[in-house]
Amino acid sequence: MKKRIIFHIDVNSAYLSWEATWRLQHGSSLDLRNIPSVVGGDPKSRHGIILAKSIPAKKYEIKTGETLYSARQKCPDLLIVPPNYELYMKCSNVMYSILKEYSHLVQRYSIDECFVDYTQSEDLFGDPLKVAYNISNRIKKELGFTVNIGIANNKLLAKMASELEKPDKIHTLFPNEIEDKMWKLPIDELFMVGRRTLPKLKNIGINTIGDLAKADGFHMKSYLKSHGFLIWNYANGLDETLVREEDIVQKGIGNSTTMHYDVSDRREANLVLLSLAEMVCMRLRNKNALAKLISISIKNSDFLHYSHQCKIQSPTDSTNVIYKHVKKLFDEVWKLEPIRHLGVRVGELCGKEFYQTSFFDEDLLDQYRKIDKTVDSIRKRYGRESIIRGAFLNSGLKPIVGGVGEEEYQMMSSLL
DNA sequence: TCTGGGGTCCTAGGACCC
DNA sequence: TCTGGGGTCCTAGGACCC
Repeated sequence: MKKRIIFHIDVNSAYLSWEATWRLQHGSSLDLRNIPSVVGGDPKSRHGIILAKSIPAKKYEIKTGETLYSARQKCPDLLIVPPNYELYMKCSNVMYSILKEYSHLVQRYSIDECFVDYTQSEDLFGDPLKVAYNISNRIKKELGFTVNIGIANNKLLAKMASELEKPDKIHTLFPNEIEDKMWKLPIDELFMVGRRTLPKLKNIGINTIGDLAKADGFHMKSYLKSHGFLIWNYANGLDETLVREEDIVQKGIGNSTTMHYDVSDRREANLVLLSLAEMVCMRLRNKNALAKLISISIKNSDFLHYSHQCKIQSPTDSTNVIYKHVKKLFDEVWKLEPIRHLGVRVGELCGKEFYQTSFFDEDLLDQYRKIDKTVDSIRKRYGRESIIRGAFLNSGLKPIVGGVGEEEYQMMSSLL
């Protein structure tokens, strides 16, 4: 069988590069990429973390996910710009459309990462390395930002290759290069080795990817269960997963929010849950799907996190029905403490062909369906907040919270 | 005025059934 | 008076990714 050729394309400091590019194209003379700068949220509304950093900012040991407060301690002159997700979605889309010219098999792994299966395209476009340079140059010239491209025989190695040296680089990671290029890397640079697994591996003397590769696979499996076996395979460059196109079924839809202040009042918490449920249900209906599982999550002011879920008899997409369950779930677990963060999620999605009537209240459900449909179409035409629930008037709360932009494409559909 | 949001997958323990 | 074990479903929580 023919060896597969897989590309992994990764935008360098994505949010920051896109922000920099946009600003340059709109008359700014300052390139954010050349100074210590970050894209970050607003601490006033308690969203103050780093979402992306420039390479000069990285030199101050500023890390993605850390607080702006701590970043400013490290670098007082740090330039902070707010995120603009709509712009990022657009940038992601144009890059995707360029990649689609080179293969029909392109998988969007996240907003700034794609896998391309180049195997069938080789006869048409030729040498993978040359084509990768061609893609990289086109993105730079036509779109204004740089990418890293990894080339290998499977997705895992392509992804590892694209992480090797940044920015604006192309690397291969073929089987004969694994030892040289990958095994000497520290173990936490391996995909799927995170902060909890790192100490467990260090405990048994595994410090590099090579150490793990040479360890015993069965031992790893008994030590860390299926995850141990997975990362042992990864360390050895083994991965058979396929580059998948867009039609992957999504498993769940959720939205959550950190409130500007801690909420201790049940009525207020209910309103926030309603605004989240509104968004989740709109997305659900937009997908033409029904949900069987409903869950809520709470993070209190001590950052303690807990959740509660229930399964319902007949799958639904009704905002009213889902919100009723959400309220009940909340009352069942809330410990009357101040709440920092609330989330609503639905899962066990199915298509409408599986819809079963529930005997009770069929008339009421039908009414709900008509209302949802009308509200959705008004919002689609006149904007999200053109029609809102009366309860939000003068509440000081946003009537709809969350969302993932216009196009809902699948991301992170599985491990790889 | 320090700590986001959106996902997927796995596991442990309890309930329940035969 | 002894106290099985396999299977499935459900739930909560945790690990990982970007």
